[in-house]
Amino acid sequence: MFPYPSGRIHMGHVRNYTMGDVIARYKLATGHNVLHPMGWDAFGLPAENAAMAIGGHPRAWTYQNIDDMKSQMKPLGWSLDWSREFATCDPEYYGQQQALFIDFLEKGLAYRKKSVVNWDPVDHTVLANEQVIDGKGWRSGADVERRELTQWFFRISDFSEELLAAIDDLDNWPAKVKLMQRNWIGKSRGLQFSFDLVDAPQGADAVEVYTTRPDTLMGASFIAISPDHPLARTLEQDRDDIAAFNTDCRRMAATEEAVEKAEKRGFDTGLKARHPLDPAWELPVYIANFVLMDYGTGAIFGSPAHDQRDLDFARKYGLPVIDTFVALDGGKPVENEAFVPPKSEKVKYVARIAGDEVMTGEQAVDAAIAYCESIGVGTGVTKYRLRDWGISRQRFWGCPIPVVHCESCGVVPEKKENLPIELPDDVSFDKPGNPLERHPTWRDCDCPACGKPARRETDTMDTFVDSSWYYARFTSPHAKTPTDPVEVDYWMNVDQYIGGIEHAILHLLYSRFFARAMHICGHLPAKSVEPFEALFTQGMVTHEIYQTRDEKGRAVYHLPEDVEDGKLIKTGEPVEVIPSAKMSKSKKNVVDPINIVRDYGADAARWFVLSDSPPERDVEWTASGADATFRHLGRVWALGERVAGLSEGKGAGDDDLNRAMHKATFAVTQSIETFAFNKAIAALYEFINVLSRSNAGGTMQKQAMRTLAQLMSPFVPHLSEEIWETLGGEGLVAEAAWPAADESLLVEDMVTLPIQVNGKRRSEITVPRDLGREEVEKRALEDNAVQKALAGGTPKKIIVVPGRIVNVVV
RNA sequence: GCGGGCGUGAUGGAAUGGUAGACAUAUCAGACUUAAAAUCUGAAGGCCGAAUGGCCGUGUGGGUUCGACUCCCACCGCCCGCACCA
Repeated sequence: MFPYPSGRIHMGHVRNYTMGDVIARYKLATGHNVLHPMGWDAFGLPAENAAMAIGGHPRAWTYQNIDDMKSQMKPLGWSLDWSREFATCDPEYYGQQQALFIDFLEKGLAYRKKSVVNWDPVDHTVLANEQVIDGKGWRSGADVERRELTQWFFRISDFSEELLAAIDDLDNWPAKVKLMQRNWIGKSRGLQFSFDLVDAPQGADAVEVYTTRPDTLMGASFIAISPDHPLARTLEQDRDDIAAFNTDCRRMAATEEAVEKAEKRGFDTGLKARHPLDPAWELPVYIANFVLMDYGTGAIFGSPAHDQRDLDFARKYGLPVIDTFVALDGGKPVENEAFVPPKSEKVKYVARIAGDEVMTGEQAVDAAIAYCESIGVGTGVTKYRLRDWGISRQRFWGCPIPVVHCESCGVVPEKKENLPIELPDDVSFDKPGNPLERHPTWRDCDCPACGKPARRETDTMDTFVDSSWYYARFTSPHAKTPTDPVEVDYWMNVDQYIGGIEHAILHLLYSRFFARAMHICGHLPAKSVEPFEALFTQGMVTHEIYQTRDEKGRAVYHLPEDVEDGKLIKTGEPVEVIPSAKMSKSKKNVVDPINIVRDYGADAARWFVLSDSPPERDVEWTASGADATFRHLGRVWALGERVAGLSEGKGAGDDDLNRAMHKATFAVTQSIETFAFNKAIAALYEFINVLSRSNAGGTMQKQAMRTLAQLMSPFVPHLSEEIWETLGGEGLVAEAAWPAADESLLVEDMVTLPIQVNGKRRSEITVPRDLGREEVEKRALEDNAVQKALAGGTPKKIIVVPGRIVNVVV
């Protein structure tokens, strides 16, 4: 995944791109044509924040950062093809993105609808979720409100089933990412039906609900609607108390997390709803802050006995709790813990609407849907949790949405020949909000349809759009269309994609959607609707956080390099140590790779970030490791010099060294193939140890040393070239064909088998690898320690796992 | 709150259900050195023991198995995501 140009590369980048470089170099050595590009995910909030804080244009800040980061990257020796470099804020790139948007619009993949944003009532600006802290605007400190705006959306939800089904074929993606995406798409089967309202206000005679548990319908005890539900909006017009409650609910950040964590509150509207299966049964209708308008129908029925949230709500407002099913052993009536067994588990229904008395939740749901449909109460529907992708941002530093608002023609897409619609240079960031909106002339344009004066759309695109197709653009970064058909067909798909687990859902799902949309518009071949053949999610680089407090008690963070022995080096003030967290600029728990490269060299930095920790796991950065790596590489260099000086000839240890060489070749190859770089490095250490102590002849040692240089070269290319040259290798080691392991040399003739008695290791025997089972059993039983452990008893059973272990069961 | 993941010596970690701790770091001892660093050799999970050796040990508690770090259940802790951070 390409980086955001923050201005400094960090250890996460070093880890990510060194992994990619190992793969790129290895693939090159095994005869592949490798495309290993680099670019910049260059739009986004930080550039605007910088413009606000230090003045200047976000563009200047961004390109300066790109220059800086590039110069920090180059010494690391990544085999990147810089000729394909681009930034998403290059008009050449975002102009093509605008062309894509227009294509999407034409194919009905983009549309406008009303949607909610975080609104800062003091700064009069839209806030990103990140800018909302504890429900308040980060600059103004004002309580954030929710506000409805008409915004642009991509129809990703039309692809829910396809995106879900295709996950099954992503064989080289981590299982956890696939599971997360499945859950995110959230396919469910349920019943959608209406509750008729008693004495309802005009135009609202029923409330439509969707439930995945229609089998609990006889346990319903209340209806809850979202504060944004049309009924709630109707009611608030005449009822001040309801208006106050709704307003209060809307004064909450719009994130699902905030909603779910907030105290569950409800307001009894006084309205009653008729139970669809029993007209005499009336249920209260509440407005509840935890019901989201975006999900289902924006209304639910509460079934407290079988949902913890509903139960808490029922207890709080004194509503009945009705068991609809109990555990097979009879169970107890629900008290303060809802009975929510897995849907696959059989339970006993005490208040059922259809099906048998004992059945699984799944069977009961199916039976309930079938029954309700048969009597005309609602229909069974499949729903997806996945919502359409809102891409409008009320911000400057993003790709302008290429449409025009015309009084006569409405919303009109810009003509492609007018692209790119470029961001203006003369903007100011002295006021909050989007400078495009208050720009004197930028908005003014002619309608592409009728030619009359019109206004440009001032919203820009979500930066996730930028990163949803850059991989395809790398195949022809300067094409006059989004992609070049020949190039994109030759290079796509991405054979190995590497990035952080934090992108498991949004970025990767959006990219999967985008590839499909691009295919529909003719910009990607059919084979590329899944653009990433293999995915690897690396762990983060973490570090302890050091903080002190200022006079107001606010946290002040300190760089690791300014702290020694738990004290600030400058003042001696003790620091509070907060456990390791992802390195981030704001917490200052960062180690600058540049310093590591300066002090120890690029090879040491590369080797160190890949050694020890498995790449998918977080790695905690410690200062001590880098120094040791540096010394180790020095020893390898010295070993190369020594071996180079040996005279040719045979020696006693030739066979052993040859065997070790082939074992190392096999292990390193396997480990690179499976992304186990830490194990590859361990295998290299082992081979280095064997070689440095070998009594093989000069010829064999030199061959071993050259092979070592080859095996190390993806990790430490600079040192490896040096050794390769010293040992008389031909050409560049980077261009030499990858060594092959002779598998016949990998197995030993004799094996040591541990002998267990009742699963406890008591002894071991060394036997020929292919010794027969009976003979192995015999020798195991003859063993002194085994005899002692048996203490005269007779074995009931002897388990022999050939080449592995013997277990004697008494 | 919901979804996903992780948890092994002092430390990072290794281990197709088959000898737990490979490999490395830090540590300790020895060699070299006037000395230090570097380098080389070696030790090292805990407890008991002079020793052969024994017992315990992979977050906690259960379960499956001849055999569990590995599979299952529950719990604890930490991390990631939650749709406008990238």
